[in-house]
Amino acid sequence: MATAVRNIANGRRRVTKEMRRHQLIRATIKCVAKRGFAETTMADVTQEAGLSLGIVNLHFQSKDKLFIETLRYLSEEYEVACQAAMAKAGPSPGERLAALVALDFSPRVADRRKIAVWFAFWGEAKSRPTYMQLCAEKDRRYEDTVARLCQEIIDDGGYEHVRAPDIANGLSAMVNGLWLDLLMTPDDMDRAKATSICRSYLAQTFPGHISPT
Amino acid sequence: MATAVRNIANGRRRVTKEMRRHQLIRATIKCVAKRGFAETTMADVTQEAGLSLGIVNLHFQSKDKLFIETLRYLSEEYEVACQAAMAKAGPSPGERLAALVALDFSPRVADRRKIAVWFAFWGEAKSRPTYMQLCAEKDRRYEDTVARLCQEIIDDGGYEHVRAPDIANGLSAMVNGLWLDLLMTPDDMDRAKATSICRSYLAQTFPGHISPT
Amino acid sequence: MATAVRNIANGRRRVTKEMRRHQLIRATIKCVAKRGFAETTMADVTQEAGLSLGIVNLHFQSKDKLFIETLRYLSEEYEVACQAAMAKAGPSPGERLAALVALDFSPRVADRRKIAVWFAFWGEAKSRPTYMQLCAEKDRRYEDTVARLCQEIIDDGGYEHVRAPDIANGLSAMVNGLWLDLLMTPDDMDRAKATSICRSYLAQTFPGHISPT
Amino acid sequence: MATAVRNIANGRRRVTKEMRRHQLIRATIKCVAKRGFAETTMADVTQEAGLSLGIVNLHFQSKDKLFIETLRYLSEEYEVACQAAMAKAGPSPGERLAALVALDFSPRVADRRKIAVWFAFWGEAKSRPTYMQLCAEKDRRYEDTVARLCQEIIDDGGYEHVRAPDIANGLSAMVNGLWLDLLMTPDDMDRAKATSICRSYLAQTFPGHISPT
DNA sequence: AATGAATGAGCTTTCATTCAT
DNA sequence: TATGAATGAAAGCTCATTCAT
Repeated sequence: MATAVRNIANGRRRVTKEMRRHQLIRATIKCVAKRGFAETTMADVTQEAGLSLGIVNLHFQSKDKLFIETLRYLSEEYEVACQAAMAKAGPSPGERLAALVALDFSPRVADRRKIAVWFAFWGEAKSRPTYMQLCAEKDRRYEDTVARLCQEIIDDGGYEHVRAPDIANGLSAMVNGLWLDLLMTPDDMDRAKATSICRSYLAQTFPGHISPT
Repeated sequence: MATAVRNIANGRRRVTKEMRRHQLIRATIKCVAKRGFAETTMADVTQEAGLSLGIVNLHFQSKDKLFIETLRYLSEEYEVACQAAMAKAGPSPGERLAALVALDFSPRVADRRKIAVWFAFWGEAKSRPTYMQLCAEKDRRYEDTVARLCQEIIDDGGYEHVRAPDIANGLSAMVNGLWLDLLMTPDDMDRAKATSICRSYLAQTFPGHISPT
Repeated sequence: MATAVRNIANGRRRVTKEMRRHQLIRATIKCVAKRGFAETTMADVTQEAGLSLGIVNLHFQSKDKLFIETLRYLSEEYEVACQAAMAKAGPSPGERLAALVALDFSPRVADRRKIAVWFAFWGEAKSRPTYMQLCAEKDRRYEDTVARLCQEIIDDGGYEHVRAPDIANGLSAMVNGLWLDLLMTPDDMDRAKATSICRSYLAQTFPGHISPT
Repeated sequence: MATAVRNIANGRRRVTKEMRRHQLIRATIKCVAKRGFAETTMADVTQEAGLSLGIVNLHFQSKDKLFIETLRYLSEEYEVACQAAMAKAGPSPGERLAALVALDFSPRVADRRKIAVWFAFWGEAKSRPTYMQLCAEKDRRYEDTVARLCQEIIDDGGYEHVRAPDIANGLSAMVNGLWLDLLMTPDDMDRAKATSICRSYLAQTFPGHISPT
């Protein structure tokens, strides 16, 4: 086992600093999803993680920093998943766009708990520059990727009147808005329907390159 | 007179209960927009309203109820604005859809402060059933209206493959998502661009009924 | 009707100042009995009286003074009842002692609500000199009366070893202690039993003058 | 060392949980005796204990629970003292009754501060079921003990007309009532006089078994 | 005389943070 | 590295009191 090996190698430390940080970040995500931002306390987080109260300040210095690191973690996790989805998809921009949409509504990404956390951060972002910056970066990265793929399609010819950045903005907005529907009206919206709505948007924009299903 | 000035300032028996409630709700919106949900205190709200600390509990019983009434107020205000926009617009469904989109990105509705408050509520909704219910109702009302208009267009003929509820969901999602862009990346998104993106979505869905501009 | 007559006589005032004060004092007794001292608010009292919030300060200046007047009222009511009971009883000291005991456990005096109020005042008396003084006066008056009656019996002869003040103290203490039992363990103590215990105490002290029943 | 002194002063990790609880309960008794129930704040208690404001909720969850535990503490302390007094006294029921009376007016038990606290609890008991239950239990325990001893005497013969439970009720009531006199009229009542009054009550009830002094 | 909306000091309680162990 | 008792600022809420009506 990795743990056993580490124990032998190290003789003392059970887990690395990095593992503790992840453990606490995962607990934070769970708590924020369950209780919301305002109601999540350090005691909640550490109890969820099965650790002692003082450990957060040891690893993150403050609650604020823990939350920032949690947001950064979510953002990077999403970025990594995007890259992986693109890599796994076929090489054509149409396939790649479809892969991104599929990812956005895959069970791991469009999980109601995780969506709740994203909205929790968005809800606080206006008054917290660091949240805002991280959220903006994530959005821009996504939109850049989508815009690049759209541009590839447009460069293929046949869509002179379509501007790639607008479609990227439109798709990104639609995804986020559908996440809201998944969060607020789970009886009326599901991941398949959401996927279909986005696919249709792309299909009618680039009829020759993306099919509605 | 000093006394008269004081009377106006402290407002003893000068306004109706309903006016005080509105005054406090408006102050709440301002504070949540400025400071976020978690950081908005009763002292902030009452100070913003120029009133005393105890007045919230006099009129709303608790902070929680003040927030719920604030959400209800926002929701009703939006509903009223929708009705007004529809009434003012021409009778055709295309014109009405365009009017709704125009409203959604009008300065009064797509005001960054107000958007921030909506996201603040969405961020807390997962863990507060009352918020969730009110938000869901608002969304459903909007989607029902849009779906009805879309259905009218579809019934006109020529769009057999389009399902009205999906377009309604898509448009609603896009609007909310674009609000997020207005909130998070105001340098990259503005009300005109957002309007245009939504109009394009509708225009390519119903090319014969709605123009992109 | 008395009210109508007063209206005619007075032309305007429905009730006299004194009637309002009694009304508020009675409401205070009810509230303290129901909720306890610490939990009784001005709003409770005025609501119980069916009057407006501001009226207490109009008639009593402060909550503190309302409570003091309530205690004074209870004390005087008890004193009047004692005088009446003595007057109604036969002229012999034995009969009069018996009448006092009967009064102490009569339904109007040994009412659990009223007893609760007495204990509420005793509970606060240590830290409120005015309460303490009023309570002490009431006790002393009672003990003086009892001691005088006991002395009459002793002077009759046959009880040389008995000291009247001690019996008065003992009886007074017993009555108050039995009130506590009526308050705390109503299942184990009732007014008849309490009367009997006191009567037995007097009967064994003055066997020739008071019978146990 | 300054550090060492500070440690002692703020007591970080210096004592067990149980010791802290006792410390806070003792401070509560002092404060209630000094200020009364209604005027005793958490700030008073923690300041009296020389600790920080937040500590009560750490150890007792709420003010209410602190008060309940304080009552329980007083009740148990009294119970233990009773057992000890009985054990120390001679084996005869007369001696034991005398020992109980002596205990009830011993300096530690009939301390005016402690009596004030008992009356504070009795004063609030009507409206707080938990107080009432604890007070009732304490009373019943005492009366059961006294009744058992009285019954032993009666079983010895010569007191056919005396009912043990009534004497127990009478004695218990007299003790509580005399505590009230010690509280309210300390100039007229002292521990010796109170003891003598109770002893006389028992002596005239069981003349062959208990002497008046 | 009577009302009750408004005030704001003061309360209990929460909780991020600290630090002796 | 990890713990959790202790701290105390700050929060929401209560309520006696005031005063324009």
